[in-house]
Amino acid sequence: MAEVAKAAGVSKMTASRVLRDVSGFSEETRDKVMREVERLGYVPNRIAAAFGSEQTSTIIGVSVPFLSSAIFGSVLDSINGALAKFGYQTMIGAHENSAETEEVWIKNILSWRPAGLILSCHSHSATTRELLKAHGIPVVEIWNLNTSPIDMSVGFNHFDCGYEMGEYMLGRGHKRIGYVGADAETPGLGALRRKGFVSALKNASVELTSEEILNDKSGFYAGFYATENLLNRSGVLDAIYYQDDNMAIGGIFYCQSRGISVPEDVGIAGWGSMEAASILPKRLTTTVVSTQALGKTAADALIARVRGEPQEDLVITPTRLAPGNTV
Amino acid sequence: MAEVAKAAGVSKMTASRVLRDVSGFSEETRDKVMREVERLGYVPNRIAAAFGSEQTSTIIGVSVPFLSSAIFGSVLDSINGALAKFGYQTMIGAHENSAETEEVWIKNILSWRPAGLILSCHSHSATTRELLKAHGIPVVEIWNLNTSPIDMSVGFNHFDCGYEMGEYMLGRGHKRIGYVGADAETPGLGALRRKGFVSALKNASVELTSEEILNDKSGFYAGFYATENLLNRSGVLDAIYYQDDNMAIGGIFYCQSRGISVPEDVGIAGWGSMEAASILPKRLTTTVVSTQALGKTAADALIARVRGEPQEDLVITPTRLAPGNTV
DNA sequence: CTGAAAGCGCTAACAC
DNA sequence: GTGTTAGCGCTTTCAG
Repeated sequence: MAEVAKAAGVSKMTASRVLRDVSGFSEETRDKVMREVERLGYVPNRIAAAFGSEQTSTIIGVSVPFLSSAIFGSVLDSINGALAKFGYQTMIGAHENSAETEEVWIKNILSWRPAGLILSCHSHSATTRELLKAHGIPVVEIWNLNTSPIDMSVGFNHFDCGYEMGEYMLGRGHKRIGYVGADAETPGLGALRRKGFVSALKNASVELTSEEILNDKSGFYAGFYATENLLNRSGVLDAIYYQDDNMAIGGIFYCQSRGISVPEDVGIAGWGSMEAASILPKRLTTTVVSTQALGKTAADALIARVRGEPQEDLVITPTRLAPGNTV
Repeated sequence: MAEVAKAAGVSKMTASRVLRDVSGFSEETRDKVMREVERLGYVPNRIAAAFGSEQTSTIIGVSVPFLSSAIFGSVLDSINGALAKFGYQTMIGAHENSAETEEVWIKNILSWRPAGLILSCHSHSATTRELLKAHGIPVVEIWNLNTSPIDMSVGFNHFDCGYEMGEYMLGRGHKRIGYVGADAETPGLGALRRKGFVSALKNASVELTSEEILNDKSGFYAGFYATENLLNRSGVLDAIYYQDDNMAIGGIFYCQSRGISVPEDVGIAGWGSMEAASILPKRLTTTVVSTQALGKTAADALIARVRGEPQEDLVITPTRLAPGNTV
C-alpha cells in the first residue's frame, strides 16, 4: 500500500481511506489512487487489515453436520451467498452431529477472531455455550429453533412438523402407524420430529405400533432397507412416517418392489420437500421447508447483529404440510 | 499471550514457542506455560500469528460450482476433513460455473494470503490464470484432470469416461443413440463426457441420433423432463447416455411412467455412482467415481506442495465403468 | 480533505 | 534453553 500511496503522491493513510471507501478524500485523489492500484496490481492484505483494526475480521464461521448433504448444502449456499454479498468470508466446519467435534472447531475458529458464527443443530457442549457466551460473539443457531439460544436462533419447528403430520395421519383414519429413521447414535432433528409425531398420536390415545431407527446415515437405501425390516417385524401397517423424504422414497421403492400399494396398503409421508420426490409417480405427502429462506434469514440476522442493528433473537422459518397422494 | 508469559514467569517468546510446539524449551517450562494457558483461558490470535510470520496464513481457499450438490459436497467434506487434520482452515466459494464469479472470489481470497487454493472445474479466465501464476501460490485444480494446470491438477478423465461409455453402448449393439444433459448455458464437465461419448460413436461411424441439453441445473426432474422431450422429438432410440445418474434416474422414471421398458425398449446409462441409484429395481449402468478419494488426494497434494515436499503435478483419480442392467 | 505517529499480537533473527 | 529487539501492513487517533 505504501508503494501505491507513493506512486499516487499521497500518504498511506489517504490511500487506505480511498481503498476502504470511507469519507475523507476528494474525487481527484480517489482517481489518482485507484489508477495506481490498477497499474501496480495491488492486492490488499486483509490479514493485516484485520490485525490493525483490532476489532474482528470479516470471517464468519459456519458449522454444519455434514457438507455432503444436499439439504445442508443448500443452506450453506444461501448463507454463503448472503454473506459474500456483504463482504464476509465463510469458514466452514463439519461437526458430524458431535458436540465434541463442534467444540474443537469452535475453539479453533475463535482464534481467527471471526465477526460471528452460524451453528447448526442444537447439541452444544456446556463448554461451548460458556465459551461463546463469555466471548460475546454474535452467534446464530440454525436448523432447529432453539428457544434458549446462546445468542440468536433461526429455524424450523421440528416438533411441530412431526406433530402436524401425526394429526394428519390420524385424520386420514390411520391407526397402526410406524416410524422410520436413521442416525440412531447421533440423533439430529429428525428425533425431535419423531417426538412431535408420537406426541400427536398419544393425544389421540394411539401408540406408535412399531419403529425402525437405523444407525446408518439417512438416505434412499437406508429408507428401503429400514422399511423392509419394519414391515417384516410388525406386519401390516396403515402408514409410516419417515425421518425425511429420501428415506420415504426408499420406502416407496421397497413397497413397489414387493407389490405393496401406496397408499392403499400402506401410507407413506416424509419431511423436507427434497428434490428426488419430484420424479415419483405420486406426489409424496411431506412437509415443505425452504432451506434457502433459512440460510438467508440466518445470514441477515447475523449481519444485523454484527453491525449492531436491531434484530430479533428468535425467528421461525415457516414450514407447511403439503398433502400428496401417498398417505 | 503477554499475560500468560508473565504469569508463567517466562518471556513472550518462550510462551510462543511452547504454544507452537517448536523446539527450544524444557518440559518444566511447557508445564508452567500450559497451566497458565488453561487457567487464563487464553485464546491465541491466528490473525496476528499469520500477520507476524509474514509468510502466509493457514487458510486454504476452496471453490466449487455449487455447495448445494451432494456430489461436490462430498468432495468438500473430504477436502475439509483432510485439511483440518493438518491444521488448515477452509474458506469456501461457489462460482456457479462462471469464470467471472470465480475471478472475483479469487481476488478476494488472495487478500487473505491463503497457503493454497483448490479450484474445481476448468474454466478460468485469462486474468485468473495470470494472477495465480504470478502469485506463485500452490493451486490444485480438481474434478477434471487439467493437463496444463496452473500448478497441479487432480481429477477424473471425463472425456475417457464418455468415450468408454460410448464404446460400451456400441458393444451392446446400439445404433440409435441419444444424449441428455443440463447446464447448457454454463457447461461443466458433463460437456466433456459428452464429447468423449460422441467421439467413440464417431470412431464407429455412428452419429448421435438426437440430444436434449436443458438450460436447467441437473437433477431428477430435469432428467425426467428432458427424456420426455428427447423421445417425443426423435422417436425410438436404442439407448440414451445421461449427464449423470440423477438425470438417468429421472429418465428411468419417465420411461416407467409411459410403459417404456428399460433396457428392452431403451437403454439408459449415467455417470457418477450417485446414491439415489441404489433404490432402482435394476442396477444402473454408470461410471463409478470416488469423490472421497478425489478430495483427499487433492488436499494431500496441496499440503505437500505447501510444505515443499515432492508432489506430482498431475494425478488421475481412477473411474470405472460399472455395467448394470439398464443398457 | 490530508498526514504523522503509534500500535495491534505475534514471530524471525539473533544474542546470551 | 531462554530472552531481546525489531517489524510485519494496516488502521486508529489526533493534529493540521
